[in-house]
Amino acid sequence: MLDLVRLRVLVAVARERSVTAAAEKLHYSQPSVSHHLARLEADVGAPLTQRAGRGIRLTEAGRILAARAEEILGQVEAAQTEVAEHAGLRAGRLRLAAFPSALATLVPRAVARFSAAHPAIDIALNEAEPPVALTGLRNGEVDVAMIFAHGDSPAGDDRNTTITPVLTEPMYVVTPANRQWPGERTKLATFAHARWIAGCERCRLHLVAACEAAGFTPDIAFETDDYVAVQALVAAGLGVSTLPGLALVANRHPDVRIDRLPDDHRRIAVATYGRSPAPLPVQAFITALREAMVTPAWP
Amino acid sequence: MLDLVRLRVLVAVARERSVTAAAEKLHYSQPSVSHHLARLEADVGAPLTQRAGRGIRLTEAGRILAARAEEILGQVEAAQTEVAEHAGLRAGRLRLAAFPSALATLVPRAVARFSAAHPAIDIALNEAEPPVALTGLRNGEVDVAMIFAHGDSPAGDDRNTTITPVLTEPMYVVTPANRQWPGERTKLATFAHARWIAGCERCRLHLVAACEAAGFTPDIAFETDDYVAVQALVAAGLGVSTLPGLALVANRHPDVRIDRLPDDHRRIAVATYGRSPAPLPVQAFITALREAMVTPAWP
DNA sequence: GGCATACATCAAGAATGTCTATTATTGACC
DNA sequence: GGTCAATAATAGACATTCTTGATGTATGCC
Repeated sequence: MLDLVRLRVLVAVARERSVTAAAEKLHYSQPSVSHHLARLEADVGAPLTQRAGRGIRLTEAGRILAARAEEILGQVEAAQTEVAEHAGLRAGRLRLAAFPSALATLVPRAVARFSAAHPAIDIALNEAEPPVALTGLRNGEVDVAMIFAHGDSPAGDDRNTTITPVLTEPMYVVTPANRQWPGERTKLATFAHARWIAGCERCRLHLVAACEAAGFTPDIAFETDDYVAVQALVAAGLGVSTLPGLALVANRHPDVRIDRLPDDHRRIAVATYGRSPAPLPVQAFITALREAMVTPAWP
Repeated sequence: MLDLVRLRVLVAVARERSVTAAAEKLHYSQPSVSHHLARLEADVGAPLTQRAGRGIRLTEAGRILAARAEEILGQVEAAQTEVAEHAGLRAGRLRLAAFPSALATLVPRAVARFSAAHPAIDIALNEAEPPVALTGLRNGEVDVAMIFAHGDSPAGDDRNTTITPVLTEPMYVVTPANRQWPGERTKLATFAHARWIAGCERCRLHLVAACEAAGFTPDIAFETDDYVAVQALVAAGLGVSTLPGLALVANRHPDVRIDRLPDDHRRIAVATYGRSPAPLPVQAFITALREAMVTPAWP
């Protein structure tokens, strides 16, 4: 295997037409350059230099190799620059998977902020519920996953991922605007006899658990992971539901009433692959996300 | 400066998606591969790999660099092949400078022989008298110089050149076919009172010296380094001359008579740059030359 | 929870690289 | 023709780096 140092030495000798001058240029000693040339000749199996009086000059083979070496060294340089630019946030891409309500609220703000700061980095966005997002993260299809967990359950499964909490948002009970309920609207038990509209599977599981804790089993009439549809169903008087703050920030149906549930919350986090440190673009994006989250302006 | 070995390791790891598998493929130990990866990351200043469960995978920067590395390694391979082919007589060029009578006789035969054996090597031919040919050799404009020397004088000046004798050819006195001379035709003294036609400068110097040795100073009426012209002048009765065997092999005017001068001869040699060993194409060409010289068929 | 797998880390010996000092050649100048 | 200056090659010492076996750590599977 050839050695880039030796190729660089050869190029320098070819340019300077002198071992001593090449050595000075490369900040080597003259014998080092001689030695490298000798090794290079042994490596390629052909004489590359000839003594010329008290100087030196290249053989035809030497000239050929020097020309190629120049190209190769240029390519190495370019590759190094490319990687450095990538690592230095001046190039690259970032693939984000986020759950719907975040994708509609936090993510656009974060992406706008991030793109302004690092315009050379391409961003790909994917809508995915947390389990799917985490799988994508593990498969290398995604660089950053925005995930959530209800209540105090763990956000991620922690296998090869680093979970960074970024926000805890309130939960609301969503009811038809004109409907009256006996009892406190901040307690789930008030809605024990209503029909329920559930969200995604994990949301439904959490809803059921929360209702059980409040002393009843919810009568789930509809399921949909579309928070816009949930509100439309509620507005149509087909049932009641719970929604997290972000879903309501993203979309607020005029004919529903919301009341905060002080005993419940949803925790939002970003997951990245592997133990820290994450790649620079990922770190920068997380920073942008946190900055975008400082003003969610809960309804 | 990046290291080709490390780039090769990176490529292997990228392909195998495993340090251990890459190590086996490269006939390294697993720790060596780990070490190389670590050094490479330090060199480029960016993380290139991530642990993935009990395996490993590349970061975006790693994938970028691996892709570039593959190209670079291919180019290195190509450069090596190119040089090897050149050294191995399957490519390259050979620039020959030869004096006129050789260029008209020996060189075509040698070139034909050489080209048949090594068709991929380009040959450039230049007509040059020995001093010019040697200068070209020293300046790197010529790879092989065919030179000659009269009598026993040295063929080359031996500065940075290797002189390989290849042939000693007879000298002839050239006279008008119908002219009678008192005395032996194999002695220069017989032509002491004739007018003389001299060749190139060195030939003229040698002619004068030879004549002086024979007891007279030649009356030089014409000078030309064209041996065809020399014979034409002699045939026209304008004088007499001496010519070496090769000139007469190349061209024989019907109206001149030639007689061998047993006391004189011309030595032909090839000069190559530097001390041995010469590049392979040069060595092969010299071999072809010697083979072409075995049958000059002196007149 | 134990086992097998895979990568990282450590330490020691081997290989390689670099330097200083020296030698060998060559060209130039007197 | 002899001496001097310049240039590259060689030799030996020292430092660095590479390679490897042994060990440690984390992960996935049963």
